[in-house]
Formats: sequence, C-alpha cells, structure tokens
Amino acid sequence: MCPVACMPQPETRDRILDAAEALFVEHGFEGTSMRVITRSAQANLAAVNYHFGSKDALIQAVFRRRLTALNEARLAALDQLEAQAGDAALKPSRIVFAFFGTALAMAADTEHGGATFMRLLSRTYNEPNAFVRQFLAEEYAEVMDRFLGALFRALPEVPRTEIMWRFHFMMGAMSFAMAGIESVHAMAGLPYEDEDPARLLPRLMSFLLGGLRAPLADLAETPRPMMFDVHDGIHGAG
Amino acid sequence: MCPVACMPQPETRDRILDAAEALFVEHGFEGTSMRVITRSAQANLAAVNYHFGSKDALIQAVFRRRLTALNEARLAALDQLEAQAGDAALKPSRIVFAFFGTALAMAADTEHGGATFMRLLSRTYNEPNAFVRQFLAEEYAEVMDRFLGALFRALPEVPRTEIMWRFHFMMGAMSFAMAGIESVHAMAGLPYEDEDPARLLPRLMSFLLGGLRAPLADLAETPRPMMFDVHDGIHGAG
DNA sequence: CACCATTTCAAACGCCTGTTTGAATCATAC
DNA sequence: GTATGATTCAAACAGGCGTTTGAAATGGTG
Repeated sequence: MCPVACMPQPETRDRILDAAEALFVEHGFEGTSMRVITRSAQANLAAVNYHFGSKDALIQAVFRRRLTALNEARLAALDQLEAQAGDAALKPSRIVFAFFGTALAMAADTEHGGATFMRLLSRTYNEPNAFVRQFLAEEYAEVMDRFLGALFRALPEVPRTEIMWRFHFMMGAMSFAMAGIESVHAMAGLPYEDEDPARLLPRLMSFLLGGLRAPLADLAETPRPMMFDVHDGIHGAG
Repeated sequence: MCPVACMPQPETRDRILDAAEALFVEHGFEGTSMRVITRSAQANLAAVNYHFGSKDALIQAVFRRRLTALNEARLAALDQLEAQAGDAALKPSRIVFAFFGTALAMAADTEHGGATFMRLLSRTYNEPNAFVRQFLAEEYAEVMDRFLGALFRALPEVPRTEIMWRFHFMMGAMSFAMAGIESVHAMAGLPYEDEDPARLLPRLMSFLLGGLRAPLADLAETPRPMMFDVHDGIHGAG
C-alpha cells in the first residue's frame, strides 16, 4: 500500500507529461501518437493508459499541470490590484498587465518548461478539437469572468461588446507573440535572427495598450471606397 | 445518362474542395479523414486521389484556390497605393488597411465561401504540420516581402525588428478576429450574441492602428516589480 | 454504331492508431 | 520469506487511416 506520504510520484508520469508537452507543440495533438510519446519518455506504451487512463486524459493533465498555476497567478495579481485600489477605479492598463504580463512571465521561464507550455497554450486557444476546446473554456471560465468584469468596471463608458472584442484581439496578439517571430522571418524569406525574449514583454504591452486605448471605431467614417475596390478585386480574381 | 432535369451539380473536384474546406475548419487537417471528406462531398473515396493525387495535395489545392486571389488583391491594393502616392511616402495606416482590409473583405463574403476559408487560413497560420507551414510560407513570401518593405520605407525611423513584431501582433489580432468572438463568450460563460460582421472591420482596424502607433517600448521603464511578483507566484504555485 | 479517354466505384492493401490484457517485475509491510 | 499492491512490459486487439487497383460506367467524337 502507498500512504499519502509517498507523494514523490514515480517519475514515469512526469517524463510522459514533459514528452507529451514538447511533442504536442511540435506536431499537434492528433499528429502525436502514444507510441511516439512513450518512446520519447522512455516508457512503455501502456504507461499512458495506466497513469492517465486515455490520451484525452493525458492532454488534460498536460494543461492542468501548468494552467492552474498560471490562472491562479492571474487571479492573485488582480486581487492585489483591487486591494491596492480600494474603492478607486482600476487603471485598464494595470488589468491588462495583470493578465498578459503574467502569461509572458511564464513564457519567459525557459528552465521550468513554462516557455514550451505557453507556446502550446497559445496554439491551442483556437484548437479545432471539440474536446480540447471545451476543456480550455472551462479552465478559463473564472479568469475570463473576473478580468472582463474588471475591465467593464474600469471602462464603464465603453460598450461591453467593444471591450470583449478588444480583449479578444489582445489574446490574438499575445498568441502570436508566444509563437515567436520565426514565422514572420520565414514568410518574408528572411534569415532568422535570434531575439532577446526579455524584450517581448515591453514590445507586446506597448502594442496591446495602444490597441486598447485606440479611439472607438466610427462606422460612418470607415473608408468605404477602397474597401469595395478590394472586395471587387477578390471577386474578380476568384 | 443524365438529362437536363438533374441538377447541374458542381463538378466532383469542386464539391470535394468545398467539403474539405468546411471540414478542415471544424476538425483540422489530421482530424479530417478522406472518408469523411468524400462522404460529405457525395463522392467516392478514391476521388480525392484521382483528382488531386494525395491528401496533402488536396490541402494545397484548398488553400491555393482562394489564397492566390487574396494575395493578388493585396498586391493590387499596394500597387494602387504606391501609384497614387508617387514619390511621396505611404501612410502606414494605408498599408495596414491594404493588407488587413483585403482579408476582412474576403472574410465578409459569406456567399462565396470566403468566410469559411478565412477562418481556416487564420487558424492555419501557426499550424504544427511542417508540410502545411512550409507551403503557407512560400505562398506568403512575396506579399510579406512587399508589405514589410513598404512599412520599412514608410517608417524609416522605426527599427525593422520592431515593425516585424508589430506586424506579427497585428496578424495575431486578425487571426482571432476571424475566428470570431464565440470563444470569448464561451470562455467567459456568457451566452453567444450574434454580431454584425460588418462592424468587425472598423473594430479591428481601430485596434490595429492603435497598436501600430503606440509609442515604442522603453525597456528601462518596464514595471519590473510587479513582473517579478507574478513570476515568483508562478514558481511558487508550480 | 464503335472507339477512346475520362471519371466513378467497390474492394482490398499495408500501416498506424488508441486501448486492453495478463503475466512479469518491483518495492514495501508483515 | 511471503504476501500485497503498484508498476512495467510484450503482445495482441479491433478499427481507422491514406492509398492502390482493376473493372465498370460515362460522355463525347468520328
């Protein structure tokens, strides 16, 4: 029998989690077979089903291992903000920083695997797999609720729909930031120049806050003519 | 023999392309089998290999069918800008609009399948599958080169690396814009409210230009203390 | 009509998938 | 030493995968 004291888990479990995390980033969930995972983790094929029950449960475990900590850190940062502010209104930039700065702090942690995980997480936000999507939605529910609510209160004059969209846009920018600049270099046919990851946070924050503070779009002022030219161009070519 | 009465059903090739496009959006490339594609297209299983050669070739065909037109429209819009400007410098906002406005114009075209395709394209930008990634990079090479070059010339005082990063961030925001607001509603546990897609373009453009015009980040002014608090929080919890 | 290229079709191919099984191994407790 | 539960292991399972095959059906042309 194994008493609660023997928490030092057999390391097989963790080796599998590490291997799966790295392989999922590289080849996606469906593109990564259990045989590749277990071989990479130097474990037996049946070990995944023994320790986790199924491949889907393994995917959940990979996320839960780090996502719980990340979201708790986010909530803690928001708690601290609200405690400091007292009854005063929170600055939107502080709220944004509490959410995205926390994520980038984990992404900058290359030693404990946080960087790998954040690349996986950002790539998974729009995962086609329905099971993964619902799982992520549940994991994010509380954090989203708290941060959107804080932004609603901080920007009472801005329509809530507008705030949700801008938060969505910010998530997209962060997602691509996590993925790295390599794709831009590749698509532009440029050689890849290594970047200092420490510069990513200020770069992204500056961009995010610029977008958040941008004047609200006035539908009447949209430059329609060019829009329609382009539209016709697409139809003509297609 | 098929009399005139029987509907002029689109050719098998096109039915397969349409079915594959829609299914790829929903379940990804690896999650969509040839059997599901051909059944959905009401075609024989062997039809894909007959018409396209392989599943990979089908994926390429799905993209090429619309991506070529999209990128040609983008280049045409940039050509027009440069012709109008003559020797004068281009306004960065115009360049951004030529790139992203064109994409959103296609995304707004729900009747010809442009909307479906743009959702697929935006999700595929960070595809793990190496084959798809390289194919996309090649398809994008010329457009990326032209637009980045235009931005470099329009913003000579801004470091090129900074411009590339911001362009990357903008791509991320657009990618999530294409995916729709549903995920935010789902993650926040809110009911999904249908949105007017016509409002998406001004919303996104306002955000993108706000981000593009944001002051350049000053590394020295990064709010370090909070950053480290959060960082420690993550380590402590993990 | 026959001819011929194009397209469809059912069936099979070999390989890979996630999962299960039952025995072997290990570590600990009595 | 032996009993006990946890873990590993090789082997097999049923089923799905992309692809190939060769014959049947189709449609236009001389």
